[in-house]
Amino acid sequence: MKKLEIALEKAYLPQKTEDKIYKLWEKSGYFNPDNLPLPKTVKPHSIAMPLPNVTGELHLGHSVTMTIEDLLTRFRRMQGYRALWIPGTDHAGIATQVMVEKELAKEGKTKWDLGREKFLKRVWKYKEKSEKKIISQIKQMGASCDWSRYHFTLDEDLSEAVNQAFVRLYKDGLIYKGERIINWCPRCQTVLSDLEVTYKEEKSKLWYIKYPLKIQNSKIKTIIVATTRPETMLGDTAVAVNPKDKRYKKLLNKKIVLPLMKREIPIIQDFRVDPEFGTGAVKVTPAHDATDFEIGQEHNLETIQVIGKDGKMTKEAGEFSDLSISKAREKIIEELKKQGLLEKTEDYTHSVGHCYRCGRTLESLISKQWFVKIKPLAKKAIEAVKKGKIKIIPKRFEKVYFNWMKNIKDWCISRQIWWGHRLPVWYKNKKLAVGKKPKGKGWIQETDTLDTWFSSSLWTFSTLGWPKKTADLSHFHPASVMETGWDILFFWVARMIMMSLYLLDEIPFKTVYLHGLVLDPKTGEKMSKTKGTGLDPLILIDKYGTDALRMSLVLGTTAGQDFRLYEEKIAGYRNFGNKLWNIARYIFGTMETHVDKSLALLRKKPISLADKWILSRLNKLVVSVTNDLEKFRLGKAGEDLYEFVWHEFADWYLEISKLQRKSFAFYILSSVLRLLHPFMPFITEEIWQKICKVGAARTCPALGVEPLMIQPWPKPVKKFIDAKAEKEFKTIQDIIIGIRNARAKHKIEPAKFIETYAVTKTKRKLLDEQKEIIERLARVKLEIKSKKPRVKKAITLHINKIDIICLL
RNA sequence: GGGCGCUUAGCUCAGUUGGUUAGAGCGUCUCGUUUACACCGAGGAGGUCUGAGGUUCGAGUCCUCAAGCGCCCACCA
Repeated sequence: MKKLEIALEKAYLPQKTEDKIYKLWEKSGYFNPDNLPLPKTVKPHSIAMPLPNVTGELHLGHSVTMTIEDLLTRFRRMQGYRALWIPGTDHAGIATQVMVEKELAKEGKTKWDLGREKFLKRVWKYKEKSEKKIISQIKQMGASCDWSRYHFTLDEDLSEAVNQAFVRLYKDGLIYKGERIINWCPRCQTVLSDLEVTYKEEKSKLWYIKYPLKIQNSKIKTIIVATTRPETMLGDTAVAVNPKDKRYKKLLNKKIVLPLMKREIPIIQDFRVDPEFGTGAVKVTPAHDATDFEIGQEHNLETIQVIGKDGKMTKEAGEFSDLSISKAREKIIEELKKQGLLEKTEDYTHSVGHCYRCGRTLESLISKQWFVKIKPLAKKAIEAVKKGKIKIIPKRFEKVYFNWMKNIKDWCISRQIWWGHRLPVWYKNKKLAVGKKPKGKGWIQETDTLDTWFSSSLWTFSTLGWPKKTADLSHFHPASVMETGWDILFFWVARMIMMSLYLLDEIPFKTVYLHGLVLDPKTGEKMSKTKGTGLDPLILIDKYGTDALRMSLVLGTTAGQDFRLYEEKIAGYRNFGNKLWNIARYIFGTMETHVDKSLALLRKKPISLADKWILSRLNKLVVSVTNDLEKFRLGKAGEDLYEFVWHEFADWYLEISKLQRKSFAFYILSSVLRLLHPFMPFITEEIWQKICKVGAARTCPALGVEPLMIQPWPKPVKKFIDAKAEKEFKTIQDIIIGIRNARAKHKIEPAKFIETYAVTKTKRKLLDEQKEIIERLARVKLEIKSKKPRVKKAITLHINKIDIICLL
């Protein structure tokens, strides 16, 4: 018997393997579908990578994304599709700018010290460094994406796409500049869209303030309003009550003298006022509250801005100007108390908006900004999902999607930051031009940049060359799958759908797969760098290997469902990798050499029951894994593979194979390697490469010597699916376990157990079958006696587990 | 205020369209160093599937109600 001469380390060492393997893949060129050995007519399968921020370190959220998308890409590639996965990074406007500003702060500088141009140079430098890092980290995850198609959102071609999109929207009247109440971050010095506001519950107070009437009578001297923001009272221009509220009927059209400011303001009626809340009378501050702004518009109220963009009180605040908001609040309360105008104070919890990038409390103020009129875009986007052109997995998120789309409000797309796509808008005196810089002198470009998510929303087609009509665009658009965490369904997915439908009149992708978020194992909270929760994928990779991490992120999880990730789980899959490694090690060390011989055995008779069983199990597995992957039941597919490899292939079949002259172990292994490859690309490829090296694979023309990553996905052989053999084998497993227990616990000899086995079981259906097996077992006993001594030793030690089956 | 999710073994979680005796990993207990693997092998214990009602021949799965926990959305003065 010729043995395979492949020496493997006793344990699989991912640290020594992964980097080498990734380089091998890159060298092969197969990440680029154009290099795949496929006819041009083959169906494409494409997927767009959710853009990691160019500033970011790889975190577990990225790991999940990379794992799932790589899994899908590798699966489709092996199935013979032109699989394209486009990588990219996002300039992440505010986030990046914040990072660089922090760096500057350490040097005691601000961006204003540098000025726009120098600051941007500095950000680009920062970007280059971070970009390299994040790319290498993505590679560490094993991502088989096409780096030749890599894009950065500020690349020239993508910027061109952004401009084109802007111009089209503007010309169609869907982009406008308007004055609105917006969310302002005093730290980042920019406006934020509604989506970029994170609300947090905060304990605060509800202050009841007396507003004196101008003309007081003996009964009524004041009207009391309740507020959480007493400092905004300086900008009040009315007090409003609900029209149905009878309590205030008499006071209508009366004037109030606003305390501290001594300004006369009216009492008005508005349906937006909730008579149940507070006193039923509301102070109206059109400059600092969205509802108040609306009320102000309808009642032609004056708008007085008392809080500035710097987060301090403005000149309008009179004696309180230049104070910080909290200081002003303190002073105002004090003053009101002095004047006897503070009725009472109650504890109150309400949610306060914070900047999603820097965490600072936001201010509502009036500002002129650019908006996208979104309703018309949303209408089409709703239809696309409703008609099933786009499918969202899990389905329940479709409801969330519809709900958001129906209530969508205009999208504020301008930002007062420097890092980003500058709006293609030009000013000269009072003239305005949109698009390219007009000829002639004196045109100045808008200083605002676009919301980072504006460029992301074009991603699926801008990376394929749009607005040019490229081959890639016609080939790969729409993408097959969009995969991302559910947390950016609105930020990104919804907007891509709207933009693609509007600009291309085509859906951007057919399926949206939303994965759950990884939670901190201890607290069960969302991972947060600032809180120090969650695990660091880079450390985990170093410790357990990428394959183990990938498995832990897919197995035992479901679409859309958040999960805690424990280190022990990853260790478990590290062990599984090692198991697979040792399966290969064992096979290489003991089996007859060539795959083709193993395959040839399939035609020879007789093959043992164990052989029939494992072949049946394998072929069923091929069917179910393929089906599960196609239906996005990724966890299920992985779990079945794990179960098969460890508890059927290794625990039973390989044990049995030790006593069989011929075995299909090699054949099973080569199938398993391919099935597992999308889940554990590194270790499977490494084992495959070892096989190739000794030429074992070369002897099989069907397999060739190409890397495992483009080996054909296994196809089920229906004639090997053998329900009878499986049933029979299961019965024997059952008997063997019974024999063991009988010996260990009740000291019953195997022969005696076999005799009584059928009686102890109550299921009648199995009886005939069992009888037959038992008869055969009796014969087996004789054969065992005549075995070679070497085998006998094994038999004794394994308490008859193996031999019975292989001889049947 | 509207919506969603979760509750299954000690822990973390699977459980497609309702269908044999509800699964896995880790942990735990017993035994074991044998031609791969102690990152191992063999075996065991452990669940009235949150509660109550309903539909059904049959419910972890479908319906109604309730409880606890978590999340999302909203112009919560």
